[in-house]
Amino acid sequence: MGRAPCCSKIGLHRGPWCTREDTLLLKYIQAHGEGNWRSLPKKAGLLRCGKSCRLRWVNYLRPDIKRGNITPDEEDLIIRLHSLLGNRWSLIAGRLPGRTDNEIKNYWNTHLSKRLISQGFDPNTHKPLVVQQDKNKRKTTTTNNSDRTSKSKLIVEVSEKPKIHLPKPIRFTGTTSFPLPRNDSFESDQCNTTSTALDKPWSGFVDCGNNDRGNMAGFLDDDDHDDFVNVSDFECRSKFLGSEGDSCLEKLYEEYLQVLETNHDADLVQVGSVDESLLIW
DNA sequence: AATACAAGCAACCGCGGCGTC
DNA sequence: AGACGCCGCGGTTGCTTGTAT
Repeated sequence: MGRAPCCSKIGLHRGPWCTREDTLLLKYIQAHGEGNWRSLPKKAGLLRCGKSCRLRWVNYLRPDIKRGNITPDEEDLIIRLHSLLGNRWSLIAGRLPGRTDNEIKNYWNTHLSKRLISQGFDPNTHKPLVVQQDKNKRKTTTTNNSDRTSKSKLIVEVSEKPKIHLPKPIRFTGTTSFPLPRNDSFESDQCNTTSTALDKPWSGFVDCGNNDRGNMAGFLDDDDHDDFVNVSDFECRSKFLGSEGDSCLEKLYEEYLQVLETNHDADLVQVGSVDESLLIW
């Protein structure tokens, strides 16, 4: 299947967006809605490729984007979701209202993965790192940033694991009710987590305390979901990726939504006011 | 104050999935 | 069935800002 370039790149602007470009894009989308990214730049009077416009909108201009630091509760949720979903940032972002996949990905790479490593956990598997004595079997890894600069001081040892070829991740389509559309905003960052995932990052969704907390991170505590207890990452992912896993996770997510519903009203007031104060236009 | 280094983040790139013809 | 076009995703890059020397 051939893949045409997204657009002719001759004469198109690249790099950082200026205020004027932002305004043009914003006004066009406000008037016509998003979509048709290929033709949008021309119609909006922008010398950008459609991809660039989409990215700018999704990651910066969208009105429902929550600005400001990632809260500890959001961190907690990101870690737990990552333990379950892996690097599927868009799926993770779909569960953090107002946060973009890019933001979460960056935050993970710059903060959370390093923190997990410093606490002795493999950020990929969320399991404790194993220090092996045999140097021949040892593999040193660095963080992404460090790889780029080769100046890392964060060198860790990870256990050599047999390669497991996971089934390809499933991209959810509109026919699946599980994922929230990006624009779905249930306006809740108010989970009152009492123990962070960093305490036991390998535990994924399992060791979340009791449901009485009524927090987001604990929404998988239900006994129905013991499938995820003490299973390897591979098993966990396989369950998720398989048809059985889909329905299971869908069920879990419904419970999650119910939890959010309980805090919905209060959240709307608080988050709404914050968002309003942070709007730049 | 100047320079070097590190960290953070916005943006780009290429790939793959899906819909249409 | 295959070609094509569009869209969205994850990985990566490189610029900007902050901090240390």
